[in-house]
Amino acid sequence: MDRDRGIDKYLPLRRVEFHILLSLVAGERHGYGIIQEIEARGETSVPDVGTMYRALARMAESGLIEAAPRRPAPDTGDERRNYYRITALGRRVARAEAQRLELLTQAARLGGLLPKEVK
Amino acid sequence: MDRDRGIDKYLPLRRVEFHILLSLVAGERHGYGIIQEIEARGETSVPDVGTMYRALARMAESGLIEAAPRRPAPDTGDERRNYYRITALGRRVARAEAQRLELLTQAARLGGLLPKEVK
DNA sequence: AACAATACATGCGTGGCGCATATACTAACC
DNA sequence: GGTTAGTATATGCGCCACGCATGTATTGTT
Repeated sequence: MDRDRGIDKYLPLRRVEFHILLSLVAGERHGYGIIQEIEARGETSVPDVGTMYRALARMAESGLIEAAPRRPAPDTGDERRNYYRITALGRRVARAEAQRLELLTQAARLGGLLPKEVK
Repeated sequence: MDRDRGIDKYLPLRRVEFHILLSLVAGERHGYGIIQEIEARGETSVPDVGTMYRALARMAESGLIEAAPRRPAPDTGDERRNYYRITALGRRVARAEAQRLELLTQAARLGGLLPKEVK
């Protein structure tokens, strides 16, 4: 497809990178908050803080995310926080990666690793 | 759960490792054949041969897979091929990883990265 | 006979990641 | 008000997974 030009070089995403994009599609977040969100989601292995902050810097550099002006909600917030938001490019990449994961999941289901859809 | 004891240290799996287990649940395979299967599945980024053979050695060492006696089908086959099969441990780990991926996929769907289930 | 595809192996360099540590602000508790 | 735990970011260190390149040898095709 034409609109997907260039996203291939970002795929497959690092695990922490997909976690980050997945958090940011719901709104602006700061690094520490993303980690807490991953924990809350029930992930077995949560990325290290070092991994997180370096990934944020890396992704801002490459254009998947961008620094947001402080304070997404003016009421609460620690002045130390660095907020990020997802870019249009980041959203396209995240979508492509999500499709990849869905294909993998379907393959796992066909292989009997997951129960057949019973819903 | 009690039966899942010990599998956490294998999670999350490397990408190539999940690909390998996913291929082996369908039957015995050899390294080069697994790569071809991944290509055929339509994966955008296929693991390098170096990554593949090293991963196979590593996983056989750690007990996720095991070397199979040559020739799963006695008729065809290149004498050079090294066949592997998945172990009971490998199957448990693959199942856990598949569940992890499914959760991620669901989260992506909730975030609007994937279309709502319309089937 | 020549060449492409198959099949496995390994040295090399890069980079992602966990671990540890440093710094500093916020909140809670007695 | 002083100690302690939680919040928040940053960075050096070392390991090792991975892609890349190369080597070797067999099988299949033209």
